[in-house]
Amino acid sequence: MTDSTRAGKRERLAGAAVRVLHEQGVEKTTLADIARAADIPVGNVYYYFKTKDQLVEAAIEAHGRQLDTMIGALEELPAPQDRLKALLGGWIDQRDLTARYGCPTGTLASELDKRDDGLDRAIATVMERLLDWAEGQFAAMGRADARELAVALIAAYQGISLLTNTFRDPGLMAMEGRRLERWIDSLA
Amino acid sequence: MTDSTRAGKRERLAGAAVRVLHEQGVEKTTLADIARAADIPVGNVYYYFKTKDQLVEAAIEAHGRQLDTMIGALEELPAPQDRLKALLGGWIDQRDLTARYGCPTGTLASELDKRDDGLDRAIATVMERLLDWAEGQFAAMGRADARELAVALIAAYQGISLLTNTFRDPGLMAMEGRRLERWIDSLA
Amino acid sequence: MTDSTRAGKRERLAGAAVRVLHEQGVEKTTLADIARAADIPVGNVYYYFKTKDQLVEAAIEAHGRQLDTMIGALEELPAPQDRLKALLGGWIDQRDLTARYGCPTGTLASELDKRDDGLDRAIATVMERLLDWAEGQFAAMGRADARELAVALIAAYQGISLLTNTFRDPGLMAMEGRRLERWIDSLA
Amino acid sequence: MTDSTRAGKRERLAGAAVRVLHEQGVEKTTLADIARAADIPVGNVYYYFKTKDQLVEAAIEAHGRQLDTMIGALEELPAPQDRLKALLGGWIDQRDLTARYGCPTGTLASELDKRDDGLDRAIATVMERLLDWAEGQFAAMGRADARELAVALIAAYQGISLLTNTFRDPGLMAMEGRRLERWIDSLA
DNA sequence: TATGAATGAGTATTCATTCAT
DNA sequence: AATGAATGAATACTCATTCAT
Repeated sequence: MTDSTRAGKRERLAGAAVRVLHEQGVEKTTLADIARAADIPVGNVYYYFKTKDQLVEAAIEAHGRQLDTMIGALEELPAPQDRLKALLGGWIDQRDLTARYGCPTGTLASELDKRDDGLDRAIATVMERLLDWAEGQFAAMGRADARELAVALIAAYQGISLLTNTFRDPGLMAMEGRRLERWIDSLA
Repeated sequence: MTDSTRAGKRERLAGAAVRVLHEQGVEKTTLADIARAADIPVGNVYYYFKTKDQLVEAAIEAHGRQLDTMIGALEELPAPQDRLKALLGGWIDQRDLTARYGCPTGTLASELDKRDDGLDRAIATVMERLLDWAEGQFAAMGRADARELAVALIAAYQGISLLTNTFRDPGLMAMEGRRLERWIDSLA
Repeated sequence: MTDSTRAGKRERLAGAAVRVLHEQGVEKTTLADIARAADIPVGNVYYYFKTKDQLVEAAIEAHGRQLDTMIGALEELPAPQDRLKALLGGWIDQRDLTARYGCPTGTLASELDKRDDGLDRAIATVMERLLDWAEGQFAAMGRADARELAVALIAAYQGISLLTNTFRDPGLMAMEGRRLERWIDSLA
Repeated sequence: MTDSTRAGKRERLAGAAVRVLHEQGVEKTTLADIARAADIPVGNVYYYFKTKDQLVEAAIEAHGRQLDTMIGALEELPAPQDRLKALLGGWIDQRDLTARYGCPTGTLASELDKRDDGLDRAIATVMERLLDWAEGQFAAMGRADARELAVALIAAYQGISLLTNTFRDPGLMAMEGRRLERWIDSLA
């Protein structure tokens, strides 16, 4: 059954938006771009989202849910340091995509912070959830400085994503990823 | 006294562009915005830059020169680890600006990578110079893994700039900055 | 109890249209506005009216019938000058609504005359009926210039409605209404 | 010399807007309509007016100035009742235009009152000036009820304009105009 | 060179009307 | 008939770029 139900189309639009916004950025992406990617007539988009901003917001939420799912899957692993390293592994696996378009969360955050609407807050909560989860892992490892470590880890990931993207070199992500793995091992 | 010579106007435009592009981002900034900031009539801009892209490129170069100057000033310090920590200190001092607008190099790199013109390469060379300089310092410290450490340092800075900006919290930069200082000390 | 028969829904739509068109004007009113006011799904409207124009036409007719009813009620009064003064009284009673939205007949006439469809003729017939009735009263008062007087009376009402609406001042209608009462008395 | 100066074009636009808005109404008139009437490319309109509303406002002001000029010319006449009758004469002379499009002031007032922006206030001040002037004339005739008479006169004009337009019958304006002349004479 | 003005391609958004179920 | 959804033709507005003087 194709996604032709109402809910299905909303999701299809949000999903297409996640993809296209990651690839092109918010400002360079037109509603028509997203509509085309979702194979939906432009006029129809407005049946689901009153404004472009609302669609972007939905995309942010959809992206946040993807991230939550990914994080949730890591909970299967028993040891917190293994969970963190699995996260790193995921990032490394995505290095080609990152080299092309950067980290979706980071590029969105960077771009949306230039705006005065509430979208910058929406992406901030996604980033926050990632940070909180990492903090939880470091805390489970018995670290009193869990928050600081979480900030360091996520910052390192965001930074290396930016460099990987800037130099279009997936190797950077691989190299820094391995370094971070060793760093995590050293903390246990 | 404002400079009204040809070269002077070009520089004034590029300088104004550096500032405005940092604050508003490339896509949200109009030529009129930059012209106004430089106090130059819009129509006149085209005698100095054939296209908006060329002006952005000049802004990137001007920003690169500012960075080179800053780095050059660090060479006064005798010990490489002191130079690196002075760099960190400068970043920490800028934390309020970073909380508002992010790192100028990073936000430009992030935004320009979404484009297919050559501007992404221009900003990459600026980032490269920063990376090379940091690598030089670590090498002077006798580290064989100087490149890897340089990547880690610059990534950490870019990442914490992004988080500082996303959460509009200068404290994040201060906290991570201190952590990086300790890290550098540990490498000596 | 709302009527869900075919004729009932048609009337409900036309009635809602009368109200909403009076408040918002024809051009600013969307089909969705009217459908919402009538509590009928938009898509369903087209089973009762092929086009928006037809719905507006039905609204004009419904408004005409309301006016006929109002006029019919005045026939109870034995003396024609009393009937005319009762009409005036009704207008004065409505002055708050008029201050907000103007005379429904007049505002419709004004707006529809800008259009080339037949709707301007539809509202003209409503106005005509009012004029004819007034003429009849003046004739019953024995006036040979009954048509002229009728035109003067209705014009005065339309004009004072416009001023009352323009200045949002119900007092204007009250003042002019009393003046017109004295005028009618002077004609007997 | 053609009106190719900056001020000239602004005026040309406002003037064209007065005409087109009178003929088509505000809502039915597109910016392109006005631009075409002024023989100016659409994009260029925005060099002179930031929004359609601002252009409409300029049109209202331009119309107000036309009215002021017309009224000013009446001041040549020594007797106030002659001034009022000259005003009536002017209205009667315009009866064909009125039959087609109504009174420009009245139709604008009627339409703009349906909106919540400030334009309804702008047209109200124009109407107010007309009212004040008429009041002044009746006062000069020694009438204590000058305001009431002014309201009655302007209302009569607005109302007969509406009827003239609704029935597309210039004869109505002529008939009522003559009646109003006699009425003015009766007040002296 | 300098400058205000002109141009036109593009973008978000609205809405009457139609379609599919 | 009923209804949510689909469609596409407008329309206001923006902005890089070019023109005229």
